[in-house]
Amino acid sequence: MARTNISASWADTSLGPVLIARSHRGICAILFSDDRAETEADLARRFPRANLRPHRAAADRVITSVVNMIEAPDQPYLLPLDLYGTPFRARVWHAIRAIPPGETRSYGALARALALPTTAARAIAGACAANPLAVAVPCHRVVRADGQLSGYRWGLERKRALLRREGVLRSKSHEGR
DNA sequence: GCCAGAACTCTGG
DNA sequence: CCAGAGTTCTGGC
Repeated sequence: MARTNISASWADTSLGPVLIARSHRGICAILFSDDRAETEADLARRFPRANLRPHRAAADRVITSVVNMIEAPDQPYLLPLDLYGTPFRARVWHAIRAIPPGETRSYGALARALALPTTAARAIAGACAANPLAVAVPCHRVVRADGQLSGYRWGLERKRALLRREGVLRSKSHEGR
């Protein structure tokens, strides 16, 4: 099978640096980063069979568009996404993309929406954790049934910031307790 | 290779 | 409070 070419570039956002990768079909990864080398290793792990190459284009309109989406997540995002995963994950990601900005769902509610037993909640959490497209697949809108934020692959602080930006959290609210 | 346990959970007993 | 349910991955033997 042919090796897919994937080009990656870095961009800066108010939530820190993001690594944006794309194939010929669309954006295939949007990864927040606290450590660039580690994030690049993460990208390589996610696409072990691809040719990864750097892509430098500061004024690229795709990059600009992704950054805009992160800064204003209530705007519709229309660029093509190359979202690929196991059938189960693809179903979960699709359901998550249907959550409108400013709303949240619990893991159990997603299970019901997918006609799965509520015991699948944990499997859904696993699918969220594997999401390659930060913000474009808004897994930050998935919270625990009691309303608390549980985990976020890219740090709870970012999850909180994204939700606050969408007006879901009161600016004053504390995380726990 | 196979099996056990963990991972962004939830509900019933 | 504890256990068990659905999926994927990782690490040990």
